[in-house]
Amino acid sequence: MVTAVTNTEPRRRNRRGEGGKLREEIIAAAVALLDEGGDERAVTLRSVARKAGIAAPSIYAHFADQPSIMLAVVQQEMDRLAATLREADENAGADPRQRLFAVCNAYLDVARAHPQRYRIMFGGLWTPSVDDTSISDADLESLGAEALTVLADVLGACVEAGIAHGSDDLYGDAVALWLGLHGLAHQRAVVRKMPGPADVGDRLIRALAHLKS
Amino acid sequence: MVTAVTNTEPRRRNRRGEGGKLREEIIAAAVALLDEGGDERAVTLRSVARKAGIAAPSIYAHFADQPSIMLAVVQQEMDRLAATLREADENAGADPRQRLFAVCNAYLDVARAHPQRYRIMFGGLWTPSVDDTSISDADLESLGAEALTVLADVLGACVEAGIAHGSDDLYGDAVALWLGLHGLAHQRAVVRKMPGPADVGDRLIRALAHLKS
DNA sequence: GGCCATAAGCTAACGCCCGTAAGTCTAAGA
DNA sequence: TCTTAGACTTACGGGCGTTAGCTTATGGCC
Repeated sequence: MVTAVTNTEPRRRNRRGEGGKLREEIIAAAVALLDEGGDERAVTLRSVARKAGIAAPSIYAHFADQPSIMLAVVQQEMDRLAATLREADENAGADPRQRLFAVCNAYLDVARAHPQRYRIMFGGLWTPSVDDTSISDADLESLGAEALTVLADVLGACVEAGIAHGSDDLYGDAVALWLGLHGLAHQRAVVRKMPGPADVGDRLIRALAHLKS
Repeated sequence: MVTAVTNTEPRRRNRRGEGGKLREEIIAAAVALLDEGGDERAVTLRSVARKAGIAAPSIYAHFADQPSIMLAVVQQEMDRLAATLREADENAGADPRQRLFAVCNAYLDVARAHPQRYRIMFGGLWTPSVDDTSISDADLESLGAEALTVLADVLGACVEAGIAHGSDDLYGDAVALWLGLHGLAHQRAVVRKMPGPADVGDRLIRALAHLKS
């Protein structure tokens, strides 16, 4: 893979007061490196700088260190994920069952569309380095919460509509459903060829949502 | 963390014909590095050599490169996993329900006991490097098969005993069950604090095995 | 229109660790 | 005693994160 940046024009410096734009460009560069198929080790401080067309030390004006870049990427992608799920929910109409499948399949689609991004969102190698940096535990714990809420909502709707067996703990059921989706999404993101039937996603959803059908 | 090896005696050279023993020592050193809590990036060719008390180039007599060491670790741990699951099954008595929970909980326990090992077994960063090395695709695809068989067996026993709703595709159901367990195990291996209730494992098992209870 | 303070970003360099190649030593055992 | 398996030493080149200090374009102001 050729990493060569064919920037004839090296890069236009941002205007005064717009220096913050570089922050977004850095994040975009990191995401681009992930999407190019390399794993997260390809996202070094220097490689990000090269991709963004800037000098490596220029990153320090916007990020304390490399793990901080990763955190920013993860936060952005988590927001995108939650937004995608909400959108899928809203476009699915009123039928709870269709809403459930729409949201769950949207989750799986997000993971499939950008495996490397998904990988670092849930269990990237940057998390251990948190000890050494200024990333707080609170930053991490709040990360998946929003997406989980969407899942809990549609699950609740299914129970309320009587198409799923409810339990005493809806949130716990939502977590279980999410873990199932995550297991599938992660394995797909990591492995060339998945074992098992093609409809394993639907099986997981039906079983973990306790659908009565 | 002090990585210092307090080897006063540097290391006794293996006897003639026993040079292969070093291979196992290298694997053990790699596993030890993982268990020390660092992530897999701590397992470099040089760090493994230090841990094993040998010079770095001495590894080349036994492994083509660093990913090959990782593959050997993964293969060993996969074998251990399958053996553990089989043992749990055999010690669980005849009741299919108890066998199911014994095997599934054994799986989760293995992951919890050695999170970093689990992490590289399913989705470690060494897999992409496979392109560059002599590791074949067949090596990778056969990896989890044995453990999955145990799972399919106990699931089949549950269906046969009438305590679980069977489907047309037992293998597919086993994969789905495994994916659920994997989602939980992986997330636990990766994150400091899991969301959700403590019995989320049991919920997953009951739902994905389609237990009638 | 020209000045100049400063935001925005650069160059150079340090030290570290890595993978790996080339050649060398040394003790086991026939 | 001598062969050779089982290691070791040395060294090269490269990427990394990070620090220190420098350059340059921008845009308000006279």
